[in-house]
Amino acid sequence: MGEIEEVLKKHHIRPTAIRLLMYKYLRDRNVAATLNDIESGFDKSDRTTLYRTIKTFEKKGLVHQINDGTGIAKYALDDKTTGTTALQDLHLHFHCIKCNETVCLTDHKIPHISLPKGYLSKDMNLLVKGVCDKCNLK
Amino acid sequence: MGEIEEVLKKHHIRPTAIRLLMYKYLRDRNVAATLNDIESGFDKSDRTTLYRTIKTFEKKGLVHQINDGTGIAKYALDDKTTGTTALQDLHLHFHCIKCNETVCLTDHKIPHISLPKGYLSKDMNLLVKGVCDKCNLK
DNA sequence: GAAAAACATGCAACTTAAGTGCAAATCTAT
DNA sequence: ATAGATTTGCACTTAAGTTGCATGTTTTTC
Repeated sequence: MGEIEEVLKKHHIRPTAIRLLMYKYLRDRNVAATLNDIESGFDKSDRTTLYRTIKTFEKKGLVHQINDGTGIAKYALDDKTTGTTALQDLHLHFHCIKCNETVCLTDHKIPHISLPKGYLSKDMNLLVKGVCDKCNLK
Repeated sequence: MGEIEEVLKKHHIRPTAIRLLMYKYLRDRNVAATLNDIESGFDKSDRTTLYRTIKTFEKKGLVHQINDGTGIAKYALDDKTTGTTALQDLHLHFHCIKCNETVCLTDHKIPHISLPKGYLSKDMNLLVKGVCDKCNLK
């Protein structure tokens, strides 16, 4: 359990009990989680605390928010290697319209996009909607 | 004004007064509009009516919804040519983090993306965040 | 052209995610 | 151990989105 503690400290987050648990929760999950998902996994803790915890994680660069078109924010850990944060980790997100789950396809980077003159790109989000492998088999 | 009426009829939408006005409003605007934006432009009409009108437009393929990460849905006309709807009009959206405006860059198509085995793509959204040309000059 | 059916509009209310204020609890450093 | 800072939990607020229903308007049918 000291491993997670190290990760949090590296991101300048004080390793409280809830934070350790939430990190573990997110790490053991392979799909992005809504605040409701997280809430369901932590009956004991308050919604606000979980909300502020995930926002702290986000601010410190531990997780990133994903907008998959459902209108509900989802969150996923920034990198599985738990190493230093990549400055431009512009992977794509896949949202399954059947099971409603969203995953980071970290191996699939966003190709270079040319913009009109005068436009400056700071960040990118590529969202692909469709049917995931699991739902495709059914 | 009969021109807009034709467009609506072509999309099987009955051309009521509000619908004509909203179409005109969206056409004369070069950035995507939130429901609040639309509301501000139509003091007379009710929020619900405007909401249902934009949803009707969306359902009939006249407008598309844009999620630019602000958490508030924006809408823009599907095609400027007012012709038949392109089945795969996968252009990209640019959201300016300074002026908060979002535009469709219809000339900039999304490049082909390869997905993992078993994944089926139905739709795509590419959102670029940065500074638009107007804000860049300031 | 009147009556019936279908659709559009406006008002009020509800739902839900997100966010804030504040006091109590916990942790950190001296 | 105590003072200061941070975290947590509860209650409340905000705002977007949505629905139910009654009224108004248009379209269709005879």
